Amino acid sequence: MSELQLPSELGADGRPVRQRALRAHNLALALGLVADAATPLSRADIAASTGLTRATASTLVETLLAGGLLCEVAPARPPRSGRPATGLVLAPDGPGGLGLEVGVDYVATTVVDLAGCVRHADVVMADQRLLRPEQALSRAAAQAVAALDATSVRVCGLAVALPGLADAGHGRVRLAPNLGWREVDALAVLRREPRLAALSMSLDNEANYAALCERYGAAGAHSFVYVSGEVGIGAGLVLEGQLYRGGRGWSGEIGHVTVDPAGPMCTCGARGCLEQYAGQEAILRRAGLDGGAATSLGGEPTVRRIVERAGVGDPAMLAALAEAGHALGVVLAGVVNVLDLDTVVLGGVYAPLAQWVQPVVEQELQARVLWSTWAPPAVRTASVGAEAAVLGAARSVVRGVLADPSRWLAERPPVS
Amino acid sequence: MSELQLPSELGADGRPVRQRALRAHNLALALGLVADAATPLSRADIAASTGLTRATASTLVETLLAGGLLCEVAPARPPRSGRPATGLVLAPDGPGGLGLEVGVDYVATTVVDLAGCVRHADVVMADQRLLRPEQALSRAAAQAVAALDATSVRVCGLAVALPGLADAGHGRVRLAPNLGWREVDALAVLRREPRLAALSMSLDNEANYAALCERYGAAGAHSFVYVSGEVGIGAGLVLEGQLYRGGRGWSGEIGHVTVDPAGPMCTCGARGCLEQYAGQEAILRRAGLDGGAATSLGGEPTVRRIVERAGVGDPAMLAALAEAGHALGVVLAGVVNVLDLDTVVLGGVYAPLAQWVQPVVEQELQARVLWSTWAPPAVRTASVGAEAAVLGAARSVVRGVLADPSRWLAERPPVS
DNA sequence: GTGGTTTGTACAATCGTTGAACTTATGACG
DNA sequence: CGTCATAAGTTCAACGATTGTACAAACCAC
Repeated sequence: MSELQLPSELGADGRPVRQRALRAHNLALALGLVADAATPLSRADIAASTGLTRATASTLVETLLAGGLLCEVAPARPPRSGRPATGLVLAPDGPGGLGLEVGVDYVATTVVDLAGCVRHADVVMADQRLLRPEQALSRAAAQAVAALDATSVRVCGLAVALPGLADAGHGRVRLAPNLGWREVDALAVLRREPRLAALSMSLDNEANYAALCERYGAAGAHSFVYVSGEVGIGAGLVLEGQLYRGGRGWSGEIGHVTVDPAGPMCTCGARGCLEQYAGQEAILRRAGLDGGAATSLGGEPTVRRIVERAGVGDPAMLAALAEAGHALGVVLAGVVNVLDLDTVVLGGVYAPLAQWVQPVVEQELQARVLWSTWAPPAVRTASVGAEAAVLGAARSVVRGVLADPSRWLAERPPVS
Repeated sequence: MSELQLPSELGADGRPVRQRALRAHNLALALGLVADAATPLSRADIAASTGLTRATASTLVETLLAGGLLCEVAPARPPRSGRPATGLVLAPDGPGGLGLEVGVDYVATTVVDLAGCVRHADVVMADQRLLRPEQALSRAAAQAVAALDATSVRVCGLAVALPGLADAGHGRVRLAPNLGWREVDALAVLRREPRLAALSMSLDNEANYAALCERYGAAGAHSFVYVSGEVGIGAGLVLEGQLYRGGRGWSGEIGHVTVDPAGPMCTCGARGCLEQYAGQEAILRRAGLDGGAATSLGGEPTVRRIVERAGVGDPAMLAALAEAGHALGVVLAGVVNVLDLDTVVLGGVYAPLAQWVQPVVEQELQARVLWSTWAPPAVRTASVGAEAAVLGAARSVVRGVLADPSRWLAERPPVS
């Protein structure tokens, strides 16, 4: 079964379906099978898996080969008898993706090839809050160009991850409190860099890309919530295998879900938000330490401070972590009850803190999820660390090509 | 734009698309346009709206006419010049749907025709908790057969709404605490009635069908949560125009979302669940009255008692309602923050209580939804009353036919 | 070698949509 | 009252995509 989302043209209501769309769908289907397979597939494998005829599978593969998305390799299975198969894998020199993450105190880039393998990655530490949005973005653009030059991958698109509410459709940042941004047309600034202007661009919340990264990795989880604690707390929702962005792309704002309506005041103006219990700075504060500037990638001073204190058994820190886990558990139980999720993934800073946080979260889910007695939700630690968002962003670009190869083939001439 | 969900075969990952699916999609597209139009459409209108050629629109309409789903009527627009159009509407004698709702103290049936118009409806009051599940279901089956006999509508399917966790795929009720049911194979019992056995059957949570009912009515709302307070509190989620059931069909259990982790004990074993603040019996209890057996359709004694007390300005009752609204608002703000919803619909018992509850809910959303200052979520009262679930169930049957007419046409010979 | 087996390709047939006629039915106008 | 303009609906050859069948290719086993 393909884990890919197929061309939207087919499922889209209100639009007619022409034969072209039919081909687009089946191209994506064949390509997706190859992408998700662990070993090279043959044309016959594709035909068998999809139910298409070998003849059709052949013509589809022909198109994908000509378009430079697939290439032939040695077959996977040692041939028992009969004509040996020709192996098909994603083209290593096929279109790649560039991920760019603007964090609170770092800018990260990652380049992946069509198979999703990292071909370049770097992180530049610098507090973005000290810069005006346009300054920050033009420096980020320069870093992105450097990433393009650092690999031989022909990058076809750029995906930008940010800690804030992103208007994915228009490429604008509506509100990024931790960056101090408000109504920033991020993609427009990036497009000023000519090397980037040619790329297709998208923009989304950091937690959404991190959730996608988790999604691409684990084939099992179908519906889950990925909790991304960085400076704020966000979440990415994957429902039935697909990222759910919400009507305006603002889904997953669990940082401001209420834990206790009479709890402490939050920066957002409400009382008892999750961030006031389980945010990095809140944990420090509750453990009796001052917050300071929280950072999350590279040096990770804040998390390291927490881990150090917890590691030596500081009772105040252990209590703060238990409180954080309790609050997280209460909120996540609500999310699970509302969305019928089977899995919760702890990412961001909660991954290194999982040792202390996860058991409390599990206990709270056990107590509060309605079906926990006969179908308990699983709690997992994220499989990718702090670089999940950039990596997910980069991979989302190539997933876009894989999900609708015909669109990509139409733009690029078959000569390649 | 069609508001219908198109055949799943097309959007389904992992399956190839044949030309048959293409036709299925376009049939649904054409039929959906006619279904959603306020006035009769012509073949040319369909062609213009969809982008298909008039030739194709004609053949599609031909098939739908032959299948008895459409019929020709006088055209809508007074012809200015040129050959007048032939009007097309949904066939009044086309396949209809039967909705069956087993409530805590009533059983309701509704028959709708292809256009969704109610052609028969009745409610029998009787406390289902006093019956064994099989007794209750076989009486319900008899009532359903009576509904079939009461109209000339040729019913093609049955949808059953229940207050509990339903396993929609297998037609089983996993848990219905308010009915006292556990692991009941409801559809199997209903199928014992020969008149019903021929029908296609589906089963779902009462709140989900009520949400669908709201969805069918209001064309505007794209993503919303429908709060269905009956004896328990459930919710139906409509995301991007489609009901979201969750992986196992258990979504929307907001009754057991935490309002205050240190709040009163709930029957589910956890503390501070929404039901302990905003459930009918909780409201009575908090207003200093005893709970008693709550009922919700027909006589509506519990709600009526609440409305009476509130109407005369009983301070204890007003305080209890404010508390209920507060708790609802806290939970709904969380749902809105997590799912990026633009609308909250108050249904079930909250519709008659909206006068007291809605302002508090709005206030709480204003305070707690992250983007409330620039994109405040709307709070609406449900447009349909207590019968929303049965009606939604009945309509879901015909919506199924409209969404995939080719499947229905394949089953029924074109002679009709 | 020869037979068996599986892979990949070739070709006519089928199905659904397209585009461009063409026919049909009406109102406007003289 | 007849002619023209206009729009609706139908017919038909063509195109594009898939299917099924047949066939060539490539390899193993004996």
